[in-house]
Amino acid sequence: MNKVVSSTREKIMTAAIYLFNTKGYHGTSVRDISSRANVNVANVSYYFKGKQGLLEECFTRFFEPYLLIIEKVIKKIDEERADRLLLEAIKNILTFQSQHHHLSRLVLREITVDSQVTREICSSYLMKERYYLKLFFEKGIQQGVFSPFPISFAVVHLKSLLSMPFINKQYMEEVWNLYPHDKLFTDRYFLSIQMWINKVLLKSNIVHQEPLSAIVNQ
Amino acid sequence: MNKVVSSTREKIMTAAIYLFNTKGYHGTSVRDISSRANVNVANVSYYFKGKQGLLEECFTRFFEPYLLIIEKVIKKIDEERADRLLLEAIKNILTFQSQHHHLSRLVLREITVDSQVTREICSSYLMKERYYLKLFFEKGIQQGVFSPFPISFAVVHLKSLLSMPFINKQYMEEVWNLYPHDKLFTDRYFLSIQMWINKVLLKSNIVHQEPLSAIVNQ
Amino acid sequence: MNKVVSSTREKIMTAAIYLFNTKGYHGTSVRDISSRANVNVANVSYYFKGKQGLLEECFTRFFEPYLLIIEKVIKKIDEERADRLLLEAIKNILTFQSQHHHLSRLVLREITVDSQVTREICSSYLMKERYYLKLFFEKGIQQGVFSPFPISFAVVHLKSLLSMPFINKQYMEEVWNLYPHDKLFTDRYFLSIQMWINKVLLKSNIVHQEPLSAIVNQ
Amino acid sequence: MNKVVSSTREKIMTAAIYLFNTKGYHGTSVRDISSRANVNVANVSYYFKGKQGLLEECFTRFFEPYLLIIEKVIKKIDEERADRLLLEAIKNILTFQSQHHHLSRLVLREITVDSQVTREICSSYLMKERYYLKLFFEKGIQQGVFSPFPISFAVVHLKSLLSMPFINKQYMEEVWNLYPHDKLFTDRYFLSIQMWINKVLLKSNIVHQEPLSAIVNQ
DNA sequence: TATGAATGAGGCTTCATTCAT
DNA sequence: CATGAATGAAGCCTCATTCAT
Repeated sequence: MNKVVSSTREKIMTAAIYLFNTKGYHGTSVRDISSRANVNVANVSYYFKGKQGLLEECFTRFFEPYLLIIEKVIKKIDEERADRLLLEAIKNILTFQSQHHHLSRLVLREITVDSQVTREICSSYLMKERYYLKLFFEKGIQQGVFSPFPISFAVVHLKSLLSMPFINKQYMEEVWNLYPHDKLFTDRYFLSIQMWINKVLLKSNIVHQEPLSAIVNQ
Repeated sequence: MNKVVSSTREKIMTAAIYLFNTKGYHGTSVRDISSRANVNVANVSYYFKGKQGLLEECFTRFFEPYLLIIEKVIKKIDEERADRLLLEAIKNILTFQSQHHHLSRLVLREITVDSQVTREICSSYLMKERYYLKLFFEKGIQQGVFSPFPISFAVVHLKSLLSMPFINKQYMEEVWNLYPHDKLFTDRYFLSIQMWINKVLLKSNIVHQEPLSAIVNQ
Repeated sequence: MNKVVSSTREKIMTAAIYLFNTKGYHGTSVRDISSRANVNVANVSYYFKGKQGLLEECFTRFFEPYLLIIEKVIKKIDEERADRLLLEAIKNILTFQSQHHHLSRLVLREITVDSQVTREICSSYLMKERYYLKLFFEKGIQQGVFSPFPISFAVVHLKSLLSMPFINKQYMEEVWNLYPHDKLFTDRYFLSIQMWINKVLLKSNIVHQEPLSAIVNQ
Repeated sequence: MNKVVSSTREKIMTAAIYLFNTKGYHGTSVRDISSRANVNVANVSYYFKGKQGLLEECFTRFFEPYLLIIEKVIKKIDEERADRLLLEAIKNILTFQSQHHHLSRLVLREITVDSQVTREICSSYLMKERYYLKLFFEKGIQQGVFSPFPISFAVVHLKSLLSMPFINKQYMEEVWNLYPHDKLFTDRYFLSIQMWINKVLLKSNIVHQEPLSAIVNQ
């Protein structure tokens, strides 16, 4: 087992993800991280070449699997109906973000600031995402599954829904008692998104898969 | 005129809003602010009792007018149809946020971190907002205008849509060439939200006010 | 008097010159300096924009007066005999270096390392010096005062003599009991240089001004 | 062959000499050295008992052969004319320093700082050197070869000439396009020193061995 | 009301070294 | 012999704030 070998590195990463998520990147000090990880401060620079390296790895750890989910679905675009694939991707993204809600919150928040790091690392990921999603909706429209909604607005709308509960986790919990890290929540939230897809995105002649009532019984 | 009197204070505030919006609260130093405002550093403490005071005023400057918009609409809830009032509120919020996009971005981002300040100041605003919105949707359901969608999910969905373009301004501009600070954008974006309301929130026997085509001509 | 105003800055500079001279630039820490100057550490960055700023000011404080001495002499080159002017310059340089022996030692040592700072700041000074000295010896040869010694070697030889006792102050004191900061030493050392000039540089038909015996009585 | 056995040790030494020469002792880190030597960091402590051990070995590697050159000449003092022996020593020192210009520059610079290490290690070497050189000049004066120049000043002058081009290698190259590591330079530089000896040190009735013209053809 | 000097705390990073492997 | 992990100390610098003016 290399568990022991990599443990320090991983302990730092875990602490960093938690603290960046909680207090923000700039609001977290390297000492905070190292002391939470029960590890010497110098190890942060040793393993990650500095605090910024930690953030960069956070981005990677989020976007790499995130894009993989989308890519997996894109590959099947010529074989299956776009709306079904879209729902599959959404389900997987919600599950991923729910299981890595600390990571998700921190990344979704940090990509929001105008820093060189953010721009350099994230822009390539986001451009890739844009490419995939655009392709995806175009295929769906070609297939006659989606109504000709402007793609940019559809994507923006979709991304709003996917990120909001996670970036605003504190709000969700304290104001609405909804727990984004809980499977119960994501299941119901999935249905809520599905309804938006059915009612707004899908052409009216496409069968609506799930009845409204499914998420009503709060 | 108190223009001269208050000018230093206002110059600081403007600089702070811009920099918090751009680099985040913790990523901005008091010296950044004072030098951007062409003002002595000590004035920040003098006028705002420290850096934190600046952030607190930012929250106030955002939430005070924001809640006013909602309150104004709430007062008319017994006289007018809920969906029309909702659209009115959305329109006004979008306009407000568009006109104060720096302030909006910074507030929407900072309420995302778990700090004592944020919690103490914002939670009361957000609880108020929750109260109003809940009341609002309940009335709408009573009126038979809204279908019995779970209110929490409706609010979350609505808030996603209202905040996403502003908190992710950089993404909107660089990836989709959409400019949230531009009236052209908010007008089209308003229609996009309206469609969601019509198709998802409204009972099906309620007349859809705007045809899909309105926002299609991208 | 602005003595009080500038005292902190000057106290730092004095401490820095002493310590750089003693332990070398890299061997001296900012805390060493600030504590020797009885001043808060942060003031170093406040007044000099960092440790490197201190070194840069050291270079300036050395080279500015040093070149002034040479320039003053150069201006008289068309009116007076080159050898007399050369002796005047040497006398003044020795006096200056003797009175600022800490500064001189540190500068003469630090220009010896290959750092970007050193190169950028000093090279312009040294090129100026080269220009003046070359001009100077050319004129002297034209005047028929200097024999046609290769100028580069003459300059190198001269600079050796001018800098050696100061950069090797410790050696001078401990090995030879010669005290470069003492006027008695520089006076005798001046005669020693003069002899080299008379015997080696001057054409043999030029009268030797000082007899050998002058520096013999050690 | 012990080539493999000692290769790590030697690789470290070579890297250290180069880096100390370039960036100074304190300006060089152990990691700089180990990475330039393509060797693990811990080996530095293993082979040299720490960074300081490296410097100490540098001093040894310089002074040991340096003093040997002088000793070799001293042994012949009763058999041959002092001026000829002096020239022999100078020639050999220049050659040695030219062939080990990295080592020479670093040592000549580091003996310039007031550190305990420097003092302890170098002072004995320098005292030995003083002893030899003093003896040497005394014999020369006895022999009636040298004029009664004060010995301390003669030694200082000589040492200036011997060290200056090497400690100021960068200056020599960039300002005067003279290359102290090149045999062409040392040959000409030797003549330049010889002229100083002939004209200044030697009694006038001693024959001047080399005419001025020898180094004129730059 | 406005300023520049000054400060102590804390920021991140690098250092030389040690140690188990 | 050689290695990579790990460490505590120290490096330099920036921070938000205060204070006398």
